[in-house]
Amino acid sequence: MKVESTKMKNSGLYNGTPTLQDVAKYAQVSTATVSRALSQPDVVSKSTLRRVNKAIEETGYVVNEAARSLRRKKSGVLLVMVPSVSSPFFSLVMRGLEATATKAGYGILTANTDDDTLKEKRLFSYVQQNRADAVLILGGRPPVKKEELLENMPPIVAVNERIVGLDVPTVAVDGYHAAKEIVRYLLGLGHTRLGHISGPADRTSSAADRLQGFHDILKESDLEPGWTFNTEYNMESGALAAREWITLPERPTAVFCSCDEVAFGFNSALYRNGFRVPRDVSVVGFDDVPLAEFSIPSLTTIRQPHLDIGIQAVRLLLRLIQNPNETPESVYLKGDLIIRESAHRYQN
Amino acid sequence: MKVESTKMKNSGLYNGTPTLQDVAKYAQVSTATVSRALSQPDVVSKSTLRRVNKAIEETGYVVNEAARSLRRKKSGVLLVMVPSVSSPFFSLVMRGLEATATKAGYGILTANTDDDTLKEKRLFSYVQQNRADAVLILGGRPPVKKEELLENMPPIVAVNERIVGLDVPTVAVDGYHAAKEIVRYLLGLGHTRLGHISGPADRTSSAADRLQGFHDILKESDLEPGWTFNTEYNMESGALAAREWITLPERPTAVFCSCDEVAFGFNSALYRNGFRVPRDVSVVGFDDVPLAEFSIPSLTTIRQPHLDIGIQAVRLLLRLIQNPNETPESVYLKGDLIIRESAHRYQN
DNA sequence: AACATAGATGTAATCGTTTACAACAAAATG
DNA sequence: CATTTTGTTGTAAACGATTACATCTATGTT
Repeated sequence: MKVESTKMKNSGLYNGTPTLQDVAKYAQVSTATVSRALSQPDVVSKSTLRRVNKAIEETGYVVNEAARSLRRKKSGVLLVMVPSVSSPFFSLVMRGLEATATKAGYGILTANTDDDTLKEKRLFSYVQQNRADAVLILGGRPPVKKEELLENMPPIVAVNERIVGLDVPTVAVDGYHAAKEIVRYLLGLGHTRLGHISGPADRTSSAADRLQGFHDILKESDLEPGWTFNTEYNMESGALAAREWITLPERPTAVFCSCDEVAFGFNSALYRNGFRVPRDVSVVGFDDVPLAEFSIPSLTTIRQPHLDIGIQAVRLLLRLIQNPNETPESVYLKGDLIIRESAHRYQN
Repeated sequence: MKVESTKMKNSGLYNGTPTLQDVAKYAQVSTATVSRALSQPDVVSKSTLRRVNKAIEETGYVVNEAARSLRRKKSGVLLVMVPSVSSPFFSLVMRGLEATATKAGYGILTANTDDDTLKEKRLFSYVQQNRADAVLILGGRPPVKKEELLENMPPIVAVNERIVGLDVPTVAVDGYHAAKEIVRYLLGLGHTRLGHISGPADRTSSAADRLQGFHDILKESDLEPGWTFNTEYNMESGALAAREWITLPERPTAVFCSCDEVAFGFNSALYRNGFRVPRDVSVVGFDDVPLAEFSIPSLTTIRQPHLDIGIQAVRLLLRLIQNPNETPESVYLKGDLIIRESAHRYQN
């Protein structure tokens, strides 16, 4: 075998990388048979299959995906559009996406949109260009205007966020009920004046859901929101909110932050101003990024099953690719309350 | 124009998505001319170019990258191999990579290796499959054995880490001097008993460099290392180290952590055991991830120019693609000391 | 005026697969 | 035993771009 392999390399039977033709010649069959041996081995006879496989091994053949894509009109690639890959939570979800996609033989083409319409458009054209078969959208923004999509919409699955004005299946955590749960926990600790630093509720469904959950659970307890601060999902915003919290005449004794990063920013700015969490105020987050466990204080939060989100999203998308007419149901997963140090019983 | 566009869509001149042929027919030129109008507009006459461009607009043509890839034997895609996309620092670098690549018309195929040789191998075959033209390796591990590479090595650039046993250009921060700088800073604060929680120095050049820098700067001051703890780049490891630090008979008064995450883990575990940073021990990190500014206490660290790393790496790789025989120099960037709260002057 | 040169375009082969269809043998059916 | 069915393989035409080469015109040169 080693001898033959060497012979192949020097015999000049083929020049560059071996093609399917070379394999066919070597195995003394037609290219059609080799192709079938690769894609539908069950229709090829045992003995031929053996010969072909041996030929593949000997020649060191690997399929040329460009040629295959052209012929099949399928690229075997999923486009992931994400506002920013460096977002701690998004990058966590992407692991699940990537793992599941790879297992299914798909590649992941990653692209930051930076919430920039122009980029979104350009990236979305990857599908028309036959670079990608389908799209996962993580940020919640439609890639192009609805009208432009209707013509020839590729399979799309929204991840983490529903896409406003676009009817595609979504895979996300049920933020409404999770928000209720964590605020109920704060109420259980005796807090009655609660604040909420919300995410961009006007743009993202996740922020809107959490905000709604916050309001509804308070209403159920006949309480008024003590304070709400509308902002972005990042640490700077949390710090900004802290500066406002400090100035409040009647400070909420517990604050529900729209995501862990906001909580980190909030806590950090408070710390810098002499306040201590949870001594002076209880704080909870949302997401359970790895750092929540290791922050000071460690953060009570809602754990999003990030891996599962990724897995389910890709599954859904693959099903959509196989059957474009089907309209699969959205999947809403449950977030779990993780109790740590940042929220304490309210002592008057 | 709107009328014509509608006419096209209903006239049945072509069936599915328009191809180059359709454009050619519409513009009354040959496919060769359309192709040239697209790729080398300067060799096409002004008037023809206008006609072709109009035809492209009217038909709504977009190039089929699969066909182009097959013919050109170039995919226009860069493969990024990263141990884990959810690593805070790696994901930061990836933004730079992605931005630069996209600007140059390249797509980014992302793949987690999980430091798993099998996956690395499978992913690396993307190049043979014509799915990617070149590779960026972020983790420092060679994708396959050296011997297997020699045959037909694609352009490769190592990012953040040199690849042991593989001679490819590297883009990274000069960790040796940065480590020296930050430890020198600690010395300047009056510390004389210093510890270092090092990364996987046996596997990664970054950890080895920082470790070496630590040792050398101490030697220059005629000091002995007070403590070293060899571990991984993550928070759990930092926490583990903290548990050992606590038990030390003569605790170092300052600890240089191999990366910010380790510092977070270290600080967090100390906090849980009643120790305060920097009151009881000064701690510094490396990387300057966004959270370093917002952690409690905020972290004194070395800022890695993550965006720049990404940009330079892609530039290098593109040059390597254009001229495979060239062997470009590695690029080492400077890390900057960022002074924050976590390290204090040593008071005896 | 004859000829070389540069510029613009077309012709047709090619990249490496996949797959509809045909062809044939062997097995199953009547 | 004739006929249908099943299983296995080959032939050749796509898929949609790029590009070497040929062709033709217009311009410049001597």
